[in-house]
Amino acid sequence: MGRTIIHADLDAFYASVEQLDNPELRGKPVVVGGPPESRGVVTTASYEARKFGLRSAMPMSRALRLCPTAIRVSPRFDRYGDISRQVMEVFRSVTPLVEPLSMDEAFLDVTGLHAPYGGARGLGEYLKRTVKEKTGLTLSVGVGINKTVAKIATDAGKPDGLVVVQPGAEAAFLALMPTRVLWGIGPRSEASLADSGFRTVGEIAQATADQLEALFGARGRELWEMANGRDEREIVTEYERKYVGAENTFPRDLPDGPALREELAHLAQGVAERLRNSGMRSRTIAIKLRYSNFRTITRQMSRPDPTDDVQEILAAAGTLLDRVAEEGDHFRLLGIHCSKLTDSEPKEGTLPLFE
DNA sequence: TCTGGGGTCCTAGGACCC
DNA sequence: TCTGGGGTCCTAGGACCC
Repeated sequence: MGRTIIHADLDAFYASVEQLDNPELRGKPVVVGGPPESRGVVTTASYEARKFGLRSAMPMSRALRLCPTAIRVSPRFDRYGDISRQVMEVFRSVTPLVEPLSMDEAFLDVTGLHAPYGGARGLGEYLKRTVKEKTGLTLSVGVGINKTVAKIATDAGKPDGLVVVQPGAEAAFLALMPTRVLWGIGPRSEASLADSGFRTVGEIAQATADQLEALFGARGRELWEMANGRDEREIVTEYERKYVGAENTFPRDLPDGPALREELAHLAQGVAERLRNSGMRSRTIAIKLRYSNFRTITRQMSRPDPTDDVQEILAAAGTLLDRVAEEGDHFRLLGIHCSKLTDSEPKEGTLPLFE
């Protein structure tokens, strides 16, 4: 059964919101992210800033050196969250089958729904127009027979794009794209694929599934399917959170001592609060440490019973830190992560053993 | 040039049980 | 004296996504 999947993504979301809220920023290179002196990185660069080579995840110090006229703004996540909710509402006004991927991005399954809009393209135009009217932001939209094709279509049209890949046109659409466009192919996998002679999606598609499997295991076969424009993944509207974490990179490296322990307590406080707010408890507590030389380690311990208590989380994290911290070590990052999550409400029909 | 913070998923080795 | 095989849980690290 043929599906129609839409992928929609707001253009340079955080930076666009800042330009929307502050007219003085419009038409100028804007970067959202932490200050360079606190080792901030670029979270989002406006399209004007991208002309200078500024990109997400770039160290802010480097970004401002590349583009000294860029205006840096600290992120305002609450504001982005408000707008995100408005945009997701627009999506849900079309179909309940909406899968948000992040604040600015979602998949929609619109199979059989687009006729009243004058087809898939008409529906894409409707979404773009409605989001623009309600929020003032531009949306890029991709349409295809599955998630892989729809997402790559969105990226191909950015910014303010609308790309519809007709059923049957997948192979031609994907053939010349670099392997990097496929979901799950980052710098490492791209290099490793290139080592095996695969530089474009078309080159993967033309190999055999067995070849890919021999080189990259089960992942290789999936890759081959995606490269051939096949992807059966459904839209997932609800999912269980598996992990709650908080971490902080310090403006300057810290040795183990009162300041680091205070930071640990602060992180425990934040994580415990978020666990309680989402009605979850955790059975596995982990710490993450990054040394001055950027080497990163994690240490975790599991408890017999789940907890959302600050003191218990802090005690576990403190024990883990005691075990690894050595005289002379300096750390640039510290984090606490909680996993093995369960609902804190007892299941209906079960009674507490003791009262 | 000097590298964020929130996550997800996968792999691999070892302990332990039957 | 030598040593199976399946299953599950735990731990550590790493790639990747936005």
